[in-house]
Amino acid sequence: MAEGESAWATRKLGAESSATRAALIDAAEGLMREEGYSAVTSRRVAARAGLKPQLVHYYFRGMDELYLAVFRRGADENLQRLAAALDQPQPLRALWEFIRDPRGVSFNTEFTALAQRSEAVRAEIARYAEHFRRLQMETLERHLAARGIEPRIQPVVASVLMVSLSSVLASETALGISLGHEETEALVELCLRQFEDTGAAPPGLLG
Amino acid sequence: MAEGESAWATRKLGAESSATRAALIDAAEGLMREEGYSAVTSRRVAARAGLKPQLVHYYFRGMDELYLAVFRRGADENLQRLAAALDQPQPLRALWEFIRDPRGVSFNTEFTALAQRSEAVRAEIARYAEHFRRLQMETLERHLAARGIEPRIQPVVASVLMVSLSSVLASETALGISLGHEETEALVELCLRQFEDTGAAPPGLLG
DNA sequence: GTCTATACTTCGATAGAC
DNA sequence: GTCTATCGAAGTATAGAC
Repeated sequence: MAEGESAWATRKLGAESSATRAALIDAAEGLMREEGYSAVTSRRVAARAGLKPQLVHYYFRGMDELYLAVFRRGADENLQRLAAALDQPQPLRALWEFIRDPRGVSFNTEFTALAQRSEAVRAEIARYAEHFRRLQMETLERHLAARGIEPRIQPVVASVLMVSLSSVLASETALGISLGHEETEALVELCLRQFEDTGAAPPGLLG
Repeated sequence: MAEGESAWATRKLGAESSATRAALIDAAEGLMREEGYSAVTSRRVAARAGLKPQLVHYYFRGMDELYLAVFRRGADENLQRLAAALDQPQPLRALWEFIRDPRGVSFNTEFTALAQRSEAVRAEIARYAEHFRRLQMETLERHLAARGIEPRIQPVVASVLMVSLSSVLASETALGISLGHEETEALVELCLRQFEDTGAAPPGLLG
């Protein structure tokens, strides 16, 4: 990634290393978290950063490029934090604690919605998501193989399940919905404990 | 619901039964599905319906009221269709088939994102979501009780699990992500079949 | 390399004509 | 009860000054 942008546009852009540029990304990310992607307009981003609106178009070719910058920075950081978290004695529990973070979930939610408007954002999300899932899957596979455990469900399915649950629990909580959450978290806790002991899972889910 | 709007605003509004009003809701819903909520502006809604932009403000006090109208109509319809689907010999499978529908998922995704901007929308989503979950939960409970089956996991947890999975699978598919989907759907299929036989579930998930 | 002056498009909303 | 004329604010984007 980070392909050069020197070619196609005859228009000049500000330096990638500029502090002003970083301030704009900060402001955009904050607005997106607090009010959703539609609040990320050139005027509001600039106002939050204490800058003039035109600067957004000096540092970014258009709003899409700003969205992408916010996404890449956040996703890269997430990827690093996840890798660190997974590098621990209990990777499945570490994964659960990590993806439970509501900040990460709301980040994903906003960009998923934004993907409906921007093909570039959609493609970038897909790239990162595959990367995330593959990292989780391979970590779990290594963990199981090192202990000679034959898992009852595939690691990639465990990853999909945990991500699904955390994402829905977090976004429902943000909406003020809580019916069934306590019971679901209790079950996850049970599964995690079982996994830590045997690599398997408790009686039954989904029925 | 459907409380009278005759009171607080000194401003007159168009009749709730008007065909023009319905056309505006249709247009808004279509735009929301195809391009996301931020494409639902008074001008674009009107253009899609072949009407003048000002009509939006004649039939709705503001954009929020239009969003709510779209949501209520869609959610009511979903609720009826769900109730019909659940009224079948295999309620869990019927539920899965129902919530797998990508149209319903994208509907939810857009309004969840919109809830970040509109407290009224947020509250309405919460109301309906609790209703949906309660309906699923009670249906499953009745189904199990009628057969004298003691489920290994609570019906409300089954509901949370299925909704979580379907929602993430559908939105990932829309984004172009498929890693792990096939395996996950196979597991769900296995669980459903097991449930249909015994009311229980297969070996293990999440490990 | 950094930022400003400015153009022009689209937004939501109201007052008032039929 | 239904719709139109019109306004001020906010949106993106570019050309050019420092």
